[in-house]
Amino acid sequence: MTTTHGHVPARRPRRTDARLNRERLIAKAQEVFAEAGPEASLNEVARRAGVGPGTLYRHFPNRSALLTAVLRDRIETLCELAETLSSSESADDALTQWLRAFLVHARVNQGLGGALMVEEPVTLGLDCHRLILDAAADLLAQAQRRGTARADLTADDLVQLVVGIALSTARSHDAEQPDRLLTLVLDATYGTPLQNE
Amino acid sequence: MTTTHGHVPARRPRRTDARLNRERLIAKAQEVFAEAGPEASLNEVARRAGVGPGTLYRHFPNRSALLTAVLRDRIETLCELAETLSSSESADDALTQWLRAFLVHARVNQGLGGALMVEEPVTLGLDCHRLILDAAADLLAQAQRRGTARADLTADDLVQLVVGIALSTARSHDAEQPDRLLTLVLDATYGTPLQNE
DNA sequence: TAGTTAAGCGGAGTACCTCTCCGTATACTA
DNA sequence: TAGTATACGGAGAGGTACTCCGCTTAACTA
Repeated sequence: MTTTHGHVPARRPRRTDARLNRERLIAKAQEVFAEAGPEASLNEVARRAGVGPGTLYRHFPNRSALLTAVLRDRIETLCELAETLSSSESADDALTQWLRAFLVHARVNQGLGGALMVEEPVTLGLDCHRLILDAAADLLAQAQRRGTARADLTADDLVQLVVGIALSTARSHDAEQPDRLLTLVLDATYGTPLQNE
Repeated sequence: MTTTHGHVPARRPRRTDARLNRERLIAKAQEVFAEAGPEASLNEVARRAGVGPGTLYRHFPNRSALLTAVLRDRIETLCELAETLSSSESADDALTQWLRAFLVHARVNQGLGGALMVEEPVTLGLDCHRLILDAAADLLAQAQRRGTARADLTADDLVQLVVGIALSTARSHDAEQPDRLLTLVLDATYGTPLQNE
């Protein structure tokens, strides 16, 4: 088959102009999403990156793919944070800290992260959704074994609740509200039915 | 000054065809929103109602107005429910029951109600948003005075949290999840650190 | 009942969107 | 340097929101 030496495909490396365009697209997408929210015009992204719409859609077949790319770094950071925290002293604190970080992430760019968590499972369900859920599950399990988190409580529910906070406060004027709401959720996470203390 | 007798405007009553069209539009809008969610095409609504887009937009100047009209009955019912409940035995139960009813409302038609609560304050902020908030404030205040609801806790926060549940679970496959999440929030609303029981 | 009038209607029109297709240009390889 | 796979750009199809304005018609009036 053409230029392949072994029987492993070993495709040509990506052309540098393609790589550059891809990077520019992601950078401009971040800008545009920050200004106009997750429903922003993809044409506008292409325009600002100085490429045609066709180029944008070849690199990112749909909106979700672009959103994912924009958030990729942040998601990886979040997963690393989960790993770091998972070996910390207090399992409860680890979960708490991570959920706070996740809320910040989900609220970035007018709820872009939150929007992605809701849309993606429908569109192209996996990847970041799975990564986030696994990280949460790990920390929650620890907080249930070694900490004081309620046993009835799934990672999915917890994440969904935080995503909800991100979405409903995406356009809120009260900058403190997201944190207050998360604190409330955390109060429910620990405590209620356990009467030790 | 044409046909006015007194100096109060006293405009002609609305033409019956206009009234009928309005009703048909609302009915069809409910249908369409149920099928396609709150982002559904308004052109489609007009088409199904058998009117031109111009007619739709004269009756409802923007999407929000149409959403509000569709949910109007439900909102009024919700406010009446709040009034009824507010004179019930247990203030805690009253709040709980009302929040459950509100969650159902907010989830109707793929999160239409929830979407409205987030969009509306930006677009045309008042009316149903205000009504809901007042109802919630009343019940919460009672639950704080006569019941066991935490004193630090505003109606706005509580409502926002429930709206968040509605939004994030709008496309969830798990039909029980919304209720589970609300239960969690209620656990935080009453009691956490109270060790009676 | 016929005439007058303004309320209301419809749909063409503008400007935007998403996403596809394909002829052209170009970076890499040999 | 030549050949080629890769990537580009933008026209175009089909959708959306929303506006404008000439025509229709319900409702009042005499």
